[in-house]
Amino acid sequence: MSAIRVALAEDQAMILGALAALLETEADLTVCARARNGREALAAVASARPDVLVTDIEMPEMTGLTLAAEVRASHPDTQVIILTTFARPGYLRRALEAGAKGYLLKDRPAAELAAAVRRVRRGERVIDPELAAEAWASDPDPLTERERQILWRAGEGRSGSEIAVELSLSEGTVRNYLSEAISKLGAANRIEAARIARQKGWL
Amino acid sequence: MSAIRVALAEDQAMILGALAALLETEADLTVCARARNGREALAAVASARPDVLVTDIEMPEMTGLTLAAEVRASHPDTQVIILTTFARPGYLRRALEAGAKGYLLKDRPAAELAAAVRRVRRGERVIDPELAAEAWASDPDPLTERERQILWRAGEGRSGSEIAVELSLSEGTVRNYLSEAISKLGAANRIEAARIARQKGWL
DNA sequence: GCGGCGCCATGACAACTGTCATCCCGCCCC
DNA sequence: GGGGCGGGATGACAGTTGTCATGGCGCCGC
Repeated sequence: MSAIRVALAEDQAMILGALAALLETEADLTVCARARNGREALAAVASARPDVLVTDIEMPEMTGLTLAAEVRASHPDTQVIILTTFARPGYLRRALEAGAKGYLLKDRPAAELAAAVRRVRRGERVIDPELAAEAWASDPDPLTERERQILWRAGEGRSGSEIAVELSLSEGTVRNYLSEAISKLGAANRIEAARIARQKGWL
Repeated sequence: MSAIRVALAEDQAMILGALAALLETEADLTVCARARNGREALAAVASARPDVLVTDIEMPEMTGLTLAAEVRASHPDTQVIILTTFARPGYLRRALEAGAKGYLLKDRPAAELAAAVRRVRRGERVIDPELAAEAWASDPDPLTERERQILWRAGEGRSGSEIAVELSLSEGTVRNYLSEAISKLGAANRIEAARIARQKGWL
């Protein structure tokens, strides 16, 4: 029986090395490639042809979500597992749409990573159980595109008038959208609204 | 020659396990305790008496910075290494003030962790070289403790009056502190001020 | 073809926020 | 013992923000 070949993509070098060490402790797994950003990872997948790619989401050059879509398109034999800090239903949905077979949180016990690799290799899907439940129960993104644009800028500290200029709107309109977003999110003000939206993965 | 005993504190279980696997690959190191928050870590240090404690900063219950100070006070034989994502001069300064002997970024190659543990064990200091240079050049934290408390709450989206009640101050006083903080940070409003302070590691 | 929805706008009002001047207290340091 | 500094406060003023009512435009679906 030959070992399962795993590629790893993670932007923090020390975490990358540590995850590799973790996987190498399993006799039936071997880390055949490592990458520190999405572009590197795509190249690594092309040359090393791993059975499974384990990737972070937030990376320079190319996010793990885009990477997952690219890998599915050009190397369908490589299964993708997203490994991330973020328990955001929005991310999970986008990951599944991008063809990822696994979505695991860095919060979970270390043993689950190897287990997930084996299961995905067998063709199963592995979704973090808590997150899967939450994603089903959780409300979909209530924000319109405009509201998102404006709320994001407000969350960065820009004032109503600055946002108005930036988006070629009137100040009043900006206030209207913010007011709408605040009430949709049940927040008390723009700052809290931005915080909530960020946390839910809607920004 | 007996192995160097290391305790690990990190809130993300998978990273905790991975770092442990990484350290265990070194023949002269052994992980004698693991903790997922500051309080657990303090208890673990008390019972396991490690030579070195490697800890994250942002953890529930007690931050790594507070933890470092507590360990120095109650277990001076245990050396502390801060291992974090954040290249913030403010964090570094506070870490050193808290008695940490090492400050390492998760960005660095995995091999540096074991090297740092050995050096700290020998009584040396290990500071991330890039960060050390930057810290020297960078401006010191201009915020007073009150300003920090208030700005932090404002950054969470709380209103002036809520903050006033929470800290038993008058609304006007809260506004005064915020105004001071905003001008010290060269921001246009409380939101931007909070963003800047966070980014610099002053919050 | 009408209703609903996203998008954009105006105007008005109340509430919140940012600034400034000016004050009191206590502490530490020279 | 006077000055500086952090903490705390008041009052006044202008500017920003949040809410509401109301209207117009275009697109989609029934």
